[in-house]
Amino acid sequence: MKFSTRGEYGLRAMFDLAQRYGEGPISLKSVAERQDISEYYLEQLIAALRKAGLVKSVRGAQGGYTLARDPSEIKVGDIIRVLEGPIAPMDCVKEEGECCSRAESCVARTIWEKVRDSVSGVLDSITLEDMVIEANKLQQSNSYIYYI
Amino acid sequence: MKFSTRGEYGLRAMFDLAQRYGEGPISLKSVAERQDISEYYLEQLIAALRKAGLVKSVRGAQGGYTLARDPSEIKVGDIIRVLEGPIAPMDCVKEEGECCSRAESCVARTIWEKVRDSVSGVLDSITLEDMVIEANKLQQSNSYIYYI
DNA sequence: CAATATCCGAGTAGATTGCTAAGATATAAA
DNA sequence: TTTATATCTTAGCAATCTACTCGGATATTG
Repeated sequence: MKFSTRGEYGLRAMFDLAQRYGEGPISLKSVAERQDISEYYLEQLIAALRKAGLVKSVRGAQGGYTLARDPSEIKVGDIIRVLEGPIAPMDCVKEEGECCSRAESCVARTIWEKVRDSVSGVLDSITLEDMVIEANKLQQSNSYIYYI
Repeated sequence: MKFSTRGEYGLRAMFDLAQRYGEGPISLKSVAERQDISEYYLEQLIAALRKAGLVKSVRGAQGGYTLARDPSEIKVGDIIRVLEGPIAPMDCVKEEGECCSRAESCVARTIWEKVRDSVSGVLDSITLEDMVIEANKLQQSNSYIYYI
């Protein structure tokens, strides 16, 4: 029951772009360095995010990536679904549809549905803006601790 | 973000034992047949469940497995943790402990913690007894539909 | 002793994960 | 126009995991 590094790295990269939203295109190289992720690997992840319409790219020198929408309009769930596939602890309860044969009479299925909905609920209740605000709070309280 | 067949099959097998709780030892072969699972594979899963103290075994002819406790005292989460490992969408938020270096200042981490807690909450709120009751209800309502 | 089960360890094909690498294409700055 | 900087695209690959399969040892009943 784990997410892979795709979700982890992808979310960190999107968070990085959110922190710099409005500053023009951010190069993937700089994101990769700050977040300590392989640039080559991150290329694949950002390609998926671009195709899904979550980021825009600018090619060429001084190019890079920007969020396609305001950070308040990108949910963590949007990012995870692109990089990890549909949120579902079992194939039989994929959000899109698709059922197994036992379907109706399967008690286990109702459990997986509850798990799915609770995970979706969490991930769709948090936006990139929320994360940026949270990070700023954390940094403030850290400075407070260290400098008084 | 998926459970493997270990969790799926294991839960179905435990549910099968719960439905027959009090009838003496149930052979793995019969469980495997009813639940349409490879017996050899199920052997590995039940071995883990036995070592974790969730089922008891009786060796020899007429032997088999029984739940180690009343179905009302076995949570779905207990089973899943044995077969799938600690409930955690990322390694850094394993229920036991263990952190990454960024720990405190990691905003993503708080998200994974929320996901973990919500999944744990769902799985620990459902017992095998609940599943058996639910299954009986389902069967009743199905007969009602078909035979009136 | 024979039949029936659990126990235990090893092996294995196929898929997935987490990269790495090479080269094509586009753009800004010199 | 050239050069440097980036994105874009595809392919490959070692290590690990998944979902079994198999062989045989051990224990119990009749």
